[in-house]
Amino acid sequence: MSGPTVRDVAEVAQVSLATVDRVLNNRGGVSAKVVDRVKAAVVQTGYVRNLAAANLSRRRIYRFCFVVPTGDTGFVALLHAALAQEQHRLREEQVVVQIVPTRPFDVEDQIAALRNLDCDAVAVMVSEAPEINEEIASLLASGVRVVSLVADLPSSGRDAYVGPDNVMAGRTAAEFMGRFIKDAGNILMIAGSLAARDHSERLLGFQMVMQERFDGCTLLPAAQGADDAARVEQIVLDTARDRPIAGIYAIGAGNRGLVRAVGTLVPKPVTIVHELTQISREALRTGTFDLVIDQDIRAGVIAAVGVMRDLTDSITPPADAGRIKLNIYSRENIQ
Amino acid sequence: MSGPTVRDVAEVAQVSLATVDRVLNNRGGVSAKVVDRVKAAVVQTGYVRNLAAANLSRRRIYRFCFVVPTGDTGFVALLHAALAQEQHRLREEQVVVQIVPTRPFDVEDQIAALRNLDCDAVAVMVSEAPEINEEIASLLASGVRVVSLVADLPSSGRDAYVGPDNVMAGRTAAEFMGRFIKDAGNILMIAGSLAARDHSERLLGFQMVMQERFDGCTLLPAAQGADDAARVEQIVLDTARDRPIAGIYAIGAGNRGLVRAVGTLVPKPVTIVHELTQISREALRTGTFDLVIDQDIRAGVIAAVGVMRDLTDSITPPADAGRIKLNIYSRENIQ
DNA sequence: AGAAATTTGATTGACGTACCTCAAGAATTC
DNA sequence: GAATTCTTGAGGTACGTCAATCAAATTTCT
Repeated sequence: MSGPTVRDVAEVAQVSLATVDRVLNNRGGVSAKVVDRVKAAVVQTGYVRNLAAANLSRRRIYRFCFVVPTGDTGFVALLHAALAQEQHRLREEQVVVQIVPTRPFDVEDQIAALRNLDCDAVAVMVSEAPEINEEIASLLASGVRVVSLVADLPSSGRDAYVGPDNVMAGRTAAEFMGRFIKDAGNILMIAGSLAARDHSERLLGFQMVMQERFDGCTLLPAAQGADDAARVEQIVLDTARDRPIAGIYAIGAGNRGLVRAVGTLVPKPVTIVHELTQISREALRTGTFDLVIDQDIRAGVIAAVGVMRDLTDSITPPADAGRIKLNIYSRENIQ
Repeated sequence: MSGPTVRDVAEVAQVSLATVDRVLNNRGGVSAKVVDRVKAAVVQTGYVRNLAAANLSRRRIYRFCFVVPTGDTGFVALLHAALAQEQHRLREEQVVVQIVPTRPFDVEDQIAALRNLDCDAVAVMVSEAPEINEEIASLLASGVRVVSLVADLPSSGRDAYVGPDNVMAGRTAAEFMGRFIKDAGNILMIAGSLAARDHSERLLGFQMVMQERFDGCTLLPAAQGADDAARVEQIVLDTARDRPIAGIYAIGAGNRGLVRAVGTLVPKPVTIVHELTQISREALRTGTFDLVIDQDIRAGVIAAVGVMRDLTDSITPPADAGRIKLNIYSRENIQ
């Protein structure tokens, strides 16, 4: 049924339960010879500590924070929804999660948020900046485990990254863009901000594949829409005034404006966007958008919590634990 | 310092621990009035069961079976892998799973498998036939809960279905088929067997969308490849001898033969298949296949086990518990 | 009213681990 | 060889829930 217990280890090692306990939780006061014997017995029996029982016994509660931007991007709303959906299950597993919202692109605010944390681990979706890196370093130094969420912060020393492979996301968008476009044509790429690492990585991947495999298409210089609907709309309309647009790749948010602009264009460009929201779902249904590349936020939350728990328990998370799958939605498979 | 316990609930509800236990684990034998009082107390105290403690103390062991067809290449191998991956977690939750392989499309064998079961609930992936329905009815009568897996058996009286929306799968395949094909042309559809409900549903969805939205394409009569590589290969070659093929939709297994056959065709038809396996993954990479529609088997296993446990505990599973998402893979987003 | 059935209470022993105390044995020091 | 450490054993309680008893109280039926 359930595997070997400390009792089995004690029996094999020919020592008492108390000694096994002293070794396993290295409380000291055990001779080297006996330590070795116990460790050998652990290997021999295949004993793995029952974390649930251990946590039950020591009355442990995991306290995790999510530091994420607020805003009209819809992300925090979806994140909140995902957390709400998982909340009961998480509490059953003794995990208490708190969301700390920050003003988007406001480094000062993000730093303030990071400074006031009181938890075992934190998942952060913040800008890439030296001050942020410093703040994360001091969090790490104080024993708080840090996970970067959706947008990675490789130079911050964070313990792990949880999110999609954004280069792959861009490459995937390019593949479908290339195949959906019957003839060659101009491709408009709209990012939110190239300072956002997830956006720049998607752009990179998109450009790579377009150039490698679909060189009939012309890539216009990447525009920056600041995740703002009005600006995105303006960018599309301005661009379309000068030349025909065969395809649009919207890397960030502001899809409401995109819907408005694309609706006026004839012929309708192939339009590929990110994140399945109310707006993009509806646009898929009406045919305004052709493809939505979505990161499953619920899966992301679950993965982030899992990784944070592993880190808190000083367990190395599985290599692929932080990778979130990309879901591709078209008109026919909206869920 | 962990939250309220059953003790707190009992105190607030003014009942004994035993009664709280009876209500929480709906063992019956409690008057409606007291049930309400206990439930109100749960809400008032904010009590959430401690899963670790629950699993630790639970002597009940859930015994579940998976009755699924064998097959050297695809589904069962992946199912085994998924179960192996989940095994540890499942064991912690007192779930023991056994796989019962059957010969594909062999109703007699499937019936024999169903007859020899000894478990609390079973997930079946079997043909749709009156004899099967009878066998399932007698399982249900003997108290074994039955879940249909991947291929539904609506007329069998099964307790629940766990699997993808296969009509949607077919519709999705059609959408990408229509968009990938530059010019009109002949479309070859190869099912394993039209007696398998998942196959016939996919075919239905595919035909619907092709006729609705891509009427430039000509649908050839659906072929049946019995999920056998050699036969699938032969079907493709025979068909290609008489007329050019613009697209192939492979609904079932036998992709090894499909790879061989498609490799010989010039120009290469747009090829869309199901299930991300070693073979289809490699074919995607080399460009032999254009799209793979995959059902996440691991998610399916988790969902099936969850539903079976709910059913075993006489709990009505959530409405969407059995729906498995469809993942779309192209050359650029193979994981 | 009395018998039968139903509902509730009180209690107990797991489950696997953590953590504590007390005492006895072994090894070291002077 | 006595005093001092160090090492180990034995045993217990606690964590929160499940599951099972048996007895007592209450309701329902006849």
